[in-house]
Parts: sequence; structure tokens; C-alpha cells
Amino acid sequence: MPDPPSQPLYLKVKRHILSNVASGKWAAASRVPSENELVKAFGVSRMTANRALRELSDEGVLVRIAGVGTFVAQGGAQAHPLQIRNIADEIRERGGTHRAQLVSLEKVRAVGDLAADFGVAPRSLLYRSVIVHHENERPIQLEERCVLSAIAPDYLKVDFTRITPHEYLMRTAPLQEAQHILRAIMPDETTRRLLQMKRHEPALLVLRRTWTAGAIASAARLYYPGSRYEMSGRFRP
Amino acid sequence: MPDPPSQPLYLKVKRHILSNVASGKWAAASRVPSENELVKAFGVSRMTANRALRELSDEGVLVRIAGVGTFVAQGGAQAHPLQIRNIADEIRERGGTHRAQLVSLEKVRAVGDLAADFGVAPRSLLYRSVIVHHENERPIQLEERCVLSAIAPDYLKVDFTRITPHEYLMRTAPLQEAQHILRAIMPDETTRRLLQMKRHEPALLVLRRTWTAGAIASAARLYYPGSRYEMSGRFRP
DNA sequence: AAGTGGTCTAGACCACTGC
DNA sequence: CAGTGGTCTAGACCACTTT
Repeated sequence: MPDPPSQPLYLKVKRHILSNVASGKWAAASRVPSENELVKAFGVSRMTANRALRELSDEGVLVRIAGVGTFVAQGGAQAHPLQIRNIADEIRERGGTHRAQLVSLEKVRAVGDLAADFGVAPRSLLYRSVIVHHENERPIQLEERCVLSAIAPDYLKVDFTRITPHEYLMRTAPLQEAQHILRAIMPDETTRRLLQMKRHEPALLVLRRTWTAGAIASAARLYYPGSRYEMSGRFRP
Repeated sequence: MPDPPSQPLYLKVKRHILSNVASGKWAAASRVPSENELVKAFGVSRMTANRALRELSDEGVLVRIAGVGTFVAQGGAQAHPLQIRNIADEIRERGGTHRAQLVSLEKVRAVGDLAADFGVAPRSLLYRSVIVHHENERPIQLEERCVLSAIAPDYLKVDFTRITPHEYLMRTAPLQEAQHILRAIMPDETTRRLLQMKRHEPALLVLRRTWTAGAIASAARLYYPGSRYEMSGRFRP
């Protein structure tokens, strides 16, 4: 079948299953199609169906039992101290007012560090937004975000003073997985000025990458002034 | 080749690569054997070699670049901010050696903020330990911890060069709930010296409080050098 | 042109579970 | 017994990078 391999077949199968699980159409503990059923339904080889199911199992979405079948995993009710929250909601909950200042919004090619940092192929088309979020007119977060153009084709037309990238992306590409990296750093001069920080004041840097069906959908660098921000979370192990 | 499949072949290949990476024989950024080289070396098919390399790539051990090769990933000091981990285990998992340097271990009275933090009456009896944890003889965490004397009566007699406070407390007072607060700060002079940090280098401060049966059992201030440490976590929302 | 990784196929054998 | 997942093979085509 010499189809135009626009995207890998195993990803198509993964996405099909993921969307059914995410929408709740396939409830937890319910059975998903077996490898042979997927072979017939998608016209792929068993190895390809196997890879889709195996990866979803590795990711915790499915549970496989040899000789029995494959089932939707129980959705763990876990509390995460580092939630993915919308900064505007966060500020409003504290009773503050949120304002977004758009610094730049453009189309870029992933080259060098960008491709490596964000884990995409070199020269991929990305959209990049830089926004300063203010709480009560004081800058509290500098958000530098890159998104895959394929995920959000209209990204450049969005009015990010009215809606945050987080809100927009949640609508168009519901995330499945996220990675956070936290560092304490000294901000560079540009970052320092945008956040109106004093000299020698450290910043908290959060690198956040979100994934949809195995592909990175969006990567963000979030800078917080050390003196004005803290992250906290409470949970039960 | 109908060998006794005592263990999957792709796991043998993975283990071979992992042991070479963990032992440092294959340094970061160095090249690992290509799929075809593994095919010859292990007598497996290319699909099997591919699976071994792909999974190690998914796990962050390797980085693969199509058309170029497969390389050992840069392994930084990493921890999950969401988990409460034992720093000694964390270091050992990275293949490093852990050493604890006891700075002080004493009995203190809860006064002022300390009493408020713990929610105990002023002048209550607390135990306080200050320890510098080293990874490969470089300081990586300064742990300043206070525990309720009622929770751990023998705290002052423990040899904290052999067991971490975390390990000890897990035995005597299994925690039920925890709170984390993360900040980027400039360390004071004492902290800076204990962690052998450069001037103007920021630190990551984690305030951790744990509860047992509704009462605070322990409160810790964990300082990490910003240049030598990062926390990361990956999860599904 | 040669080598790399990325994907895919159409078979195969195995151990296991449920009927 | 038929069905399941777990693994493996020997090919194949592709896009890419390096030489």
C-alpha cells in the first residue's frame, strides 16, 4: 500500500486509541481492540499495531495482559504539586488582576539549540511567542513559548492579550504528558529588564514541555522573579 | 537461531549499552554503536537493535539523530520535584557516590517563626540537624531539618553519616502528607561556603514540610546550587 | 555513494489464558 | 482449542547527513 506516509502509521493507531480513551468513549478497565483487530481495522501489520499498544502501555494509558487482552488503565487520581495551571487563573484566584504584555509573536525555524532544547527536527517550522504576565501591574512571569505549527496553525492570529497560550493550546491540543525542569538561574539582561528585577536577583526557571501522542506539542521557558514568586504544592504520597 | 530465550534479546542489547553508559566507559555525547553494528555484534535483526536504541532514547539515556548516529545523552543531576526521594538513593541511581557531612545536630527550643511553622507551643522541644550531602565529593544539597522530639526521640543518637534523616524518619514516622515550596534565592554567606558556590550564584530552595496524623512531623530547608542541580518531573495530568 | 536512523511488512515461534 | 500478547526475523523503502 504505497500511501503518502504523511505521518507514521503507529502514531495514527495511537491517536485513534488515545482520543477514544481521552473522550471517555472507552471507559477505564474496558477492553480495547486486540492487535489482530487493529491489523484488520487499519490495514497495518501486526508489528505496527503492537508498537502502538506497547507504547501506550509503557506510557501508562493501557494495561496489557498476555493471553487475555489490552485494557484502559485506571485513571490515577494523583495530586501534582506542580500542576499545569493557567497563570491568569492563578492570579485571579489570589484576587489579583492579570495583564498580558505581548513582546513578540513570530514564525521561526528550529535550528541549533532550539531544535535540541525543544526536541524537534532541525528546520522544523515553529511559532514562538514571548509574553510578560503581570499581576497587579507587576511583572511576575516571562513566558517564552514555542509550539509546533502543525499543532496550532492559527497561533500567529491569536490575541494573546485576551487569552493565554495555555488556554488556547488546551482547546486545540489537549496535552497528555508534561515534563518540568526547574532551575535557579541568574537571568540575562533582557529577561531582567522585562521582569523589572534588581541586579543580582535570581530567577526561577521552569522548562515545560508538553506532549500529545508522543510528539512534543509545545515547549515553554517560564521565568519568575525569585523575590516575588514561589511555587508550592501539597500532596499525599 | 533457536537459542534458549532466557531473556529478550532487545533487553540484552539495552543492558549492554546501559552498563557501558552507567560505568562511564561511554562518556556523554560519545557515539554508541549504530543499529547495523549491533546487528553484527549481537547477531540480532535490525528491528531488535532498533528497539533497544529507540527505548533507550525514549528513556532519555541516548539521543538519536537520523542520518548521523546515536549518542549518549547529557546526564545532568536530576530529581523529581513531585516526589519525596532519598537523596542518597537518587545519587546512587545516577551512578555517583554519596557522602554526608554532619554540620550540626542539636536540641533547640521552638521560638518565633519556628513555633508557628510547626504549629506547636513556643519553647517546645525540637531536634535540628544540618547536613551537607555530597555527590562524588561535590556538595549538592544542604539539608537543614527540624523534627518534633515526640516523633523521633532518638534523633540525636542517629549516625547521619550512615543513614539520611529521610531514611530514618521513614522508619519511625511514615509520612502522610507533604508540602513543597520552591524558591530561587541568593544564599547567605554560610550556605554559600558550605555548598562551595561561587559568588552571585543562585540557589534553589525547597521548603518541605511533612505531616503525620495531622501534626507536622518534620520541616526541612533544602538548598541546591543553581549551577549543579535541576529538578525534573514528568507526568500525565 | 555510503551510512544513518525511521518506519513498515508478512511471516514466525512461544507462553499464556479462557473456554 | 482458538485467541491473546511477547518477541524475533529478513527483508524493504524512505529521508536524511556526511564524505
